[in-house]
Amino acid sequence: MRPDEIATALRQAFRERLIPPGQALNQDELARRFGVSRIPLREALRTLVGEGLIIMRPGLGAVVTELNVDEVEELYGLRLQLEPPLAPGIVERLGQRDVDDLARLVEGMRALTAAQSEEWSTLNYRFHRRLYELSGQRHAVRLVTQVLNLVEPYARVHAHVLGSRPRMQQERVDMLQAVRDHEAERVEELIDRSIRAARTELAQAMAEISIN
Amino acid sequence: MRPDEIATALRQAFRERLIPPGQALNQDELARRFGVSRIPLREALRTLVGEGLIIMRPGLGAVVTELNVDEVEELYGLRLQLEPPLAPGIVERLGQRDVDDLARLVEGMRALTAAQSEEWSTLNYRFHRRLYELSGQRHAVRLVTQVLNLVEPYARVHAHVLGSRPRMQQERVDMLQAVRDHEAERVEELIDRSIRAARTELAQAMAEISIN
DNA sequence: CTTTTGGATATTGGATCCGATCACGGTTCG
DNA sequence: CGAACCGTGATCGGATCCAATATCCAAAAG
Repeated sequence: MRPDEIATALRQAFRERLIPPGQALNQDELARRFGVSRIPLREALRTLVGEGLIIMRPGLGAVVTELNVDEVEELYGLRLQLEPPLAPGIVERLGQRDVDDLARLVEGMRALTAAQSEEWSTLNYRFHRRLYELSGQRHAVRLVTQVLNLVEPYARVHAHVLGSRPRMQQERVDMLQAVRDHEAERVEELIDRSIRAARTELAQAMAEISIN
Repeated sequence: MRPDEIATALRQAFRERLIPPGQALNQDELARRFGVSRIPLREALRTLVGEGLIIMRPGLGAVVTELNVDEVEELYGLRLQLEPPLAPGIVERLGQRDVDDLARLVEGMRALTAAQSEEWSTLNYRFHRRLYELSGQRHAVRLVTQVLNLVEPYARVHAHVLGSRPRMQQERVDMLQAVRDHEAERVEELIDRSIRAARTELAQAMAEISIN
């Protein structure tokens, strides 16, 4: 496995909370798990440092970035600034193939049972990534992806514990329809509303947890 | 030198065009220059990959990220989305010490001769960094810094060849005054205007060059 | 009983070495 | 004459080895 692939695998593990925020990363253990020496592993870790997903303190090793309520709110603020403006580019450069891919993802999400929360979140993440990449705005997508990767472990518990999945599912259906109709304004509006809803719910949930 | 320090030095070299966009990076040469082996150097490079400053193609080594006109415009669009909203946080958390630091930077810029274009750009960059860090929004600042580092080599030639330095200098003076007065709205407006002005000038300059 | 100090162990960071791959140049064949 | 084909050097990627440092536990001092 090459450093890029290792970084990809680690990003996924972080998003899925298989390696939760705050977790210290043992280089030997991870290297063994990926079947490589520590050199390519450390290079992968350095990439994740650049993306803000972990912090490495000299001599102390790496720790998965932990977020408090304020930081999650900050990141959702960034999502609000970055994601809605992608809408025009998306509907402009859209092809039938792309619509089909997105439709497949939404259908896959709909078909899942209530218990399959993790799978739903994974598809939901991929839906966003796929959608935004259609905008053709490399750098914006890079930044958005960094933000999404950072908040995903927290958004997951949100989608899991709270009963907000039906609403989010409906949001995705509506987004898909608006994209299909090339209605940029509406897509922009739906993305904005979706982020706002998630932000307030997640902030409330985190505040309640920190009280307990 | 540790990987973080090497990455810092390389970022600076990229910004100052000492290592220009498109330049291929020889690991042996750079490792020698920093007085280390290739291991910590490669880790530094991987961090820069995470920040989008270089791209590494397997077996082919690293190349400093090159931008075309569209990408520069995209990045200035991101600046417009990310930087003005930092204003409220800045004026809110501002201390006298911070105002003094910023004032020193602006004064240092004013005192430079017309020929000292590189020095002016360096101070201008540090002014922005310092200003934005006052906002206390870690993640927003991280993203903004990534964008600033990417466009800086292009913004430099812009500030150098075009006669826009007097206007930019005045913009910094005005910003400083607005910050001193804790006028968040005005700071936001000034940041926005400054970015817009730079964007149009730079886009024009790049378009003309590509014609020739 | 708490705190501190010493040492054993685990873990990180870096240098050297080796294999693999790519670029380049000369040669040969169609 | 041009194009494809090797061979050689340069460069990258990774594994192993070694030094430095942090962590943890036990023992001793207050």
